[in-house]
Amino acid sequence: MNLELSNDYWLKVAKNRVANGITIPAIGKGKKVVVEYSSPNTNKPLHLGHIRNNVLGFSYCEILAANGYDVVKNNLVNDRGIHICKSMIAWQKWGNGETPESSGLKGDHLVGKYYVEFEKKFQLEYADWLQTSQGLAQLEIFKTSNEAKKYIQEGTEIGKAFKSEYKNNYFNNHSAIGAEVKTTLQKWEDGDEAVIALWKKMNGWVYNGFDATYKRLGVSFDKIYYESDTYLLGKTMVQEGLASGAFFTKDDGSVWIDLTDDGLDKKIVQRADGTSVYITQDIGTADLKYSDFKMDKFIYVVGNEQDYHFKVLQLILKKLNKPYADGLYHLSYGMVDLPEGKMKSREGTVVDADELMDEVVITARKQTEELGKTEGMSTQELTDLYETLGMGALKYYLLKVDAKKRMMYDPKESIDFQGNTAPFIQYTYTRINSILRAAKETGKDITYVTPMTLAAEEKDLIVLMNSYPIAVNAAANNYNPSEIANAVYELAKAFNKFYHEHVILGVEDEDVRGFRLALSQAVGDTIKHGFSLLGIGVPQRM
RNA sequence: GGUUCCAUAGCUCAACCGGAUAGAGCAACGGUUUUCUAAACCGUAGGUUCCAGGUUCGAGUCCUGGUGGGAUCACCA
Repeated sequence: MNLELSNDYWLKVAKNRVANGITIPAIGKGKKVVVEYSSPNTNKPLHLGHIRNNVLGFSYCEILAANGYDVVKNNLVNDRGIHICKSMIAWQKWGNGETPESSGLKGDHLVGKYYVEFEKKFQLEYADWLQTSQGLAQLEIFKTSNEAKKYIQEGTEIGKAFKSEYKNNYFNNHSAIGAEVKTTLQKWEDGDEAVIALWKKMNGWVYNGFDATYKRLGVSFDKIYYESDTYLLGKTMVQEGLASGAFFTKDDGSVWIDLTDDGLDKKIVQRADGTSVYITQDIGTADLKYSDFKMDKFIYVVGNEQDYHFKVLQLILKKLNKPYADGLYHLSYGMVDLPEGKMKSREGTVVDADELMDEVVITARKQTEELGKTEGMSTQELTDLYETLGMGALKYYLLKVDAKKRMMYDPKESIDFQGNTAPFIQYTYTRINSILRAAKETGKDITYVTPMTLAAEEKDLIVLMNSYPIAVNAAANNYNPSEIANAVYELAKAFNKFYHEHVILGVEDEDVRGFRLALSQAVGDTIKHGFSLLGIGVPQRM
């Protein structure tokens, strides 16, 4: 089959498109979806990896909504646990009462500073201990273990191997500040007033900081769960599982599920002391979500290092015969690497979210000033423009790549506004906008007229716009905003070619002019629509 | 080591779930502005789609094996 569609056909398509606007087939009509994304820890500020998560999660929610789904944007804040207690202890010991106000530091950064401080002090304490007779004795014991033999075979230096291998053990059994942290966590769980007050104060600082970052990223949530409220959930479901035989009890009283028939392992769901583990909370929270929303699907936007975890979670829910188990989907995205390699907090190569946003916006300002096309714009308009361009560049850079894939963040490339970038597409939009503005000012008609002929560049625009709604459907079905980024980019590129080859506003023939103006307007609408699904704005001028 | 994901131009990524001559951007080189914004447009160069087999009329795409890399394999979250 090899048929070429006639110009008449495409002109009909164009006419419908102009008359009806953008119509996305509502493939999600009547279906409710809860999308969990962001899910930060409150002990550290956000970094580049979190930006990918947030931008991806928000964009995907917009895409679902555009497809007719009823969407609940959901954040689960990890606000309790051992890591927050570390920040608290460090702040108490070495903080001298420092606050965001007194230091001028953004709250999340201030708390992060003390988390780092704790780790530093802990490392020192640990290094000292390793030299004590006790530490050396443990090293000797380690040397005879099977673990150690593996390291020796690999050629890893045995002292080093021991240091990383024994770290948790040291923290739990020997460390002085480790003990303080654990005591603090215990007190928190017992509801100790002083500890709770400090926890609330420091989390409050973090939330203020996160709010600012979220606002700048343009993301938002309909429902926020806090782990401090949900961490005890799941215990009743452990009982359910025991009753139904899905779970079993070991001699020490701990509760497990055997997933070996499904190619996985045995997994603990409750400790011998009756406390729950991470996955237990997730089981409980899934159930809470279902009772809150009765959703058809629930999606977790979480990095691919948790692939195994979500496989286990879904399987457990199935074994518990939960009706919603099949609706679970892990939107597993790849890590963001830097040109120097992986981001590692220990080596200080983590790209801070706030700093990064500042940088790209500053770059947008510099570029814009260099080009000098913004005469007559107010200070406020300029500030908004730089923000739209810089944040657009950053978000687009992260969204144009297939969500599933690991990607490379090259700072140099991300602030280069040529080619396949948001500013390129935004520029295309402003070109269209300025033509339409001029048309209005000179009283030229923008109404669609079917022309006698159709140029190749015009047809390309129609073809691309015609496939846009399909791309929006595909982005939802494939959990992949990049399909929209690509569609919009292709369209912008085609428009620039059209713009270069054909005069639009200056055409004598009123019909041709009307057609081209209407076509241009439709392209502009499509760009704007697509970008809004990516959470990116478009400027009027640039 | 077990499980799992990945490998496409010098670099970063596409390729509409198996279709025709594998496409963009960046980087390199050359060109385009008295005409609606040159953050643009056009051209040149750049490929044994990691390797070896297999399935198929047809494979970057599916299967097997290998090589290289990531993730994971906690009574952490």
